[in-house]
Amino acid sequence: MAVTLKQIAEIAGVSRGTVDRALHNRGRVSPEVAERVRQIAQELGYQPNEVGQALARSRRQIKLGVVLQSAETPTMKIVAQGVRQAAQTLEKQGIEVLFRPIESVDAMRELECLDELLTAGIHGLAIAPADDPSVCERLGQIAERDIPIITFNADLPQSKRMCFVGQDNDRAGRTAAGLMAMMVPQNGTVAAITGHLCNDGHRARCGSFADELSRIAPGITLLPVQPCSDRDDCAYELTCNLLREHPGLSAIYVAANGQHGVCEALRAAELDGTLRVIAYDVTRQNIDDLKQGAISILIDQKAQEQGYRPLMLLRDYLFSGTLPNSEFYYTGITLKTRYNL
Amino acid sequence: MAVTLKQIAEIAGVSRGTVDRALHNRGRVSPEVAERVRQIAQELGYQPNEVGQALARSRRQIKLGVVLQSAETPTMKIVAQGVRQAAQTLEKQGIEVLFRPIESVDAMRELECLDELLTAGIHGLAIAPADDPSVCERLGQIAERDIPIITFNADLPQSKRMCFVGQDNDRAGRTAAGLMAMMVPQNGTVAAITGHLCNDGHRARCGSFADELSRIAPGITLLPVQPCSDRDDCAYELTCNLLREHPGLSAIYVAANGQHGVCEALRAAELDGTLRVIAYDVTRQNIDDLKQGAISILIDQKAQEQGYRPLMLLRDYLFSGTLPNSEFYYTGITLKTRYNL
DNA sequence: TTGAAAGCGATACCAC
DNA sequence: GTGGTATCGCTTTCAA
Repeated sequence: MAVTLKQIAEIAGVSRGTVDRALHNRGRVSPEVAERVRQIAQELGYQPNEVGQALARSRRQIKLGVVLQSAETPTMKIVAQGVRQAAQTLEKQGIEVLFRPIESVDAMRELECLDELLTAGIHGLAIAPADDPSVCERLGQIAERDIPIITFNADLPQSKRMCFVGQDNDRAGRTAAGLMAMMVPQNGTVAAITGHLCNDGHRARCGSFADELSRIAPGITLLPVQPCSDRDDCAYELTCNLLREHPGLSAIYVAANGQHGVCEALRAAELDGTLRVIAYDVTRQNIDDLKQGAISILIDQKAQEQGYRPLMLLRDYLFSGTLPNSEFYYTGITLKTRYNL
Repeated sequence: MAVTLKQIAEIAGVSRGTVDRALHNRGRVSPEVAERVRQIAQELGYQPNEVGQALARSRRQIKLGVVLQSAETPTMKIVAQGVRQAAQTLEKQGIEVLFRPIESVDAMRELECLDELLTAGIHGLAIAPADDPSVCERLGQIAERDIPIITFNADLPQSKRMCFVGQDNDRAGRTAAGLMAMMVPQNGTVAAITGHLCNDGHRARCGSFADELSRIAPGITLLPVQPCSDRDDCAYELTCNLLREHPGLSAIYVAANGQHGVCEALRAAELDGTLRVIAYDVTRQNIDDLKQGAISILIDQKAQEQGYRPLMLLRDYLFSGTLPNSEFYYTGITLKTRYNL
């Protein structure tokens, strides 16, 4: 069995409480004793037993708040599942999770929720925020109060958050470009449809895609990126126009929502399965379109983990003072075809 | 806070010990009391606190054995990492893991290890076994002794093991075929190189690949599968011959080891990056070849999880009597390009 | 500055 | 059949 606090205490000739305080720098230990205890712990290779820790801490009632915007969208529903799963795990560890899903993008509503959570006395906050200065500012104020904040799914770099959990959109875009280059003839033509030109994430996915594609496959023609406002009907129109104006089109890159509109347009033209489509996120609808062959490859952002991880990171920070390794905690980029869903 | 044993005990007017026995069917409880306790637990939605359980169980000193063949190969080294990671986690829960890595495929040595572990008094066994009747038979005997066995990485369906943890080779092969069909022109030619024609896993990966490819892309010509004995030098020769005899070759599917030999042959012919190569497993060497562009896509079998999961399943079975959901626990099929490693 | 002791939730052993 | 109690490893009062 591994080394325990008790053993160290016996060897050092002090009590377990003292060892605990010494090893965790809780103060109220004379420097000499602290040093000796640390020395012994070091030699014995003491590793705190996480199970014991968790059990003991389960008395200390701590609360975490979660705010999630656009909760009605397919991807965010998956993110929310991750939040709930984390909440369940944490509840067993004596941590209460206050979850506030918000419909659509609504900065006002977010501010309200933040106030509620603060009043409820949360010790940490995870938020998938709207890109709005008022939210950013409020988060700054909360951080000043020594309440750790983690943004997820969407970032707010200016907000003094501890870290961001989400996809590396730049890499995701490059990954898409790499796949395109493998699937499309060296002199082919590719179209790109995005959600909003002003959305940071969407821009990153398109910019890096274009950049990488021109670098590794200069022979391929990339048509100008067109925004569809994340709407299927708009994406449908855009796709119809593309097919008309570029009969030799080889593939379409869909950087945000609107995928299904693209698929429908391809079906109408009986080109589904012939034209390659790369899109994002493993949602119900996308799975269907993937299975039916309209989408070739999905790039997944591990939405569930985006909901799960922030809460775990907050716990680790509040319990052990462990900071995330980096300011950016990127969830992996996974590729799905109809065969490996 | 969640419901605890103590609360149930108070409501039922019995002791915690009794509640514990009733809920876990440990016997020594009158049927009426047991029923009443279960009723209350049900109503309150009692969920045992896993942390508490883990701590309490950490006294019961239980031992798990792990045998791993071909431990010197790159993939198995990763599997071994998973084993060690699991061992570390389990040690904190009071479970001792006896790990026996074995070089190459050696049924005799495996039998020896099994005897050692049995003598040491293991309560459960995880094994990546040689496909050998003597091993299979011995496992049968061990299973008779009520020691649960889980095979991983390679299966031995006849051995009375509780379940198998590993890749679904059939699906993996079809996944490869799906990717091939996207990357190769509809009238292209594809070669397939495997390890051993008699190896179950290799056969499955090739058979399903051929099957699926002919189904979804009947225009593609698949050359006869050639075995390279998992050797790079042999794969090199085979590839050189292929390139000579089939100048129009579009892609090579490498179902087992020998990938690097293929890559070297392509480099020699200055065709790396032009011909598509689909291969298996994220190993050091494969990562290099992927980054350099010789390999287009790697199909990964989550080797680490294959080492990790069996031990966790054994723990769950021994502690809670939880059986794996299915006889087959397939680790996911993940796709890696140079962009999403 | 230190130690003793009371938990956290579940389990297991030993009396009765 | 049952209840009482010690215990797992750690944290956290509360006294001293």
